[in-house]
Amino acid sequence: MPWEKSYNETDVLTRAMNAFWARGYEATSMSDLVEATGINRGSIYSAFTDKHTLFVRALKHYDTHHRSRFLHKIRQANPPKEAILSVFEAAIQARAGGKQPSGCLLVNTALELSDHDPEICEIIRESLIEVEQFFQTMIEEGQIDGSINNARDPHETAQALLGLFMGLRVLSRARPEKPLLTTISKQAAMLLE
Amino acid sequence: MPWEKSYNETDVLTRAMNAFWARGYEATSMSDLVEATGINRGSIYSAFTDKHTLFVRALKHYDTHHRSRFLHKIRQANPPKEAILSVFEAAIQARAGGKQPSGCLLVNTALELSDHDPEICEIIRESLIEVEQFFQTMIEEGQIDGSINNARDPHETAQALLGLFMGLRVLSRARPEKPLLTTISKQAAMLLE
DNA sequence: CCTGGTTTGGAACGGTCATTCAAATGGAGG
DNA sequence: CCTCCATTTGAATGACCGTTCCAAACCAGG
Repeated sequence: MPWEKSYNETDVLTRAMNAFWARGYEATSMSDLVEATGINRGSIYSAFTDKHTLFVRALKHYDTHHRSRFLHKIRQANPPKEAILSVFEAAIQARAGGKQPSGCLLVNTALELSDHDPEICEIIRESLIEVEQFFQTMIEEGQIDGSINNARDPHETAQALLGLFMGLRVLSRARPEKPLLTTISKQAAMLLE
Repeated sequence: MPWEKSYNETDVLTRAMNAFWARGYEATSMSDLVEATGINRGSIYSAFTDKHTLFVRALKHYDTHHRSRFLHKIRQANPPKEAILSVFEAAIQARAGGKQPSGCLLVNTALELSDHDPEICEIIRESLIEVEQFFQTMIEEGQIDGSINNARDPHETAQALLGLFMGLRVLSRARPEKPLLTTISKQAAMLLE
């Protein structure tokens, strides 16, 4: 009967995601994707329909395997206040790593495509709402355990952290100077005291 | 002798800038630019060399005619603390205006191109440094006239405002909900109290 | 009213884009 | 060993990309 596929779909998606992450949607050609994934043109089309569909899959893959899983791990490994600070710290460190492209695929895509593509806009919207909720939950828990100032409004402070975090993501591409990024992280901490 | 050009170069630059602003560098084709500027293909090339050069000119045009002039006007029309708040307020209101594309060309470009284009990265870098310095100067003046808390460190607070402002620019494309944007603006005000 | 040098408009270029397709491939069931 | 059929392969396709080029249009100076 049939015949097993020669490639692992998750691997292919991860590689495609990295290509889009590094160069953006428009600047990544199908030839780039063929090279990045290591599988053939036709195989990409038969598995993912077209470039746009592949991008949506890659974006969702990023959302679940990077953003969502990352927040989950941070939350399990840290008390609430440290969890928030770790998120900022990780965004700063990510730069030096070199293994993955810099910045955040969701933020890059928000600016490149969300104005003209409702489907992508919605994916990003929901993802950012989850980030906001992560911050809010951490703040509420931190207020219970006493590590975060009870005078702060959890909802508004969470939105401020979201704003600062998006800013950090922009500046880590445009002005990747450690002192600047560190100061922003410090100001995030100040919002909790 | 020669012969006067039929178009105004500044007008053409403004129209090209708006096209790039709305769609991004890669997604804007020369045909789009011919349509947007109203002048002919050949005229664009003889005046601006090529697409990349035109983009650099358009980006610098944005930097001087929008960002720089805007900050200057705000500064002349407001006392220091209100000047800072007006910058945030304007970024929120820009959304509703409809006359110009949403967001900020510099921020969009920072994420789309600055990783792979040193020349553009440098333009953005310097521009953002001027924004930071604007914030810092306003803070220092506000501390002298007593409207801003003297306990704040001007340099660090200016960087925090820059971060929040970049975040506002991202979120105004991805989550253009008034309450969210307003909250971020309010948190900027809190950093001054 | 020519003449000379610019601007203009648009056709044309080679290259690359996303996408398609038909033929080659190779493991499983008979 | 042969048949079956999904997968693989990469050449082919037409559209569009950025760029070039040149004849026609044009106005100032002689």
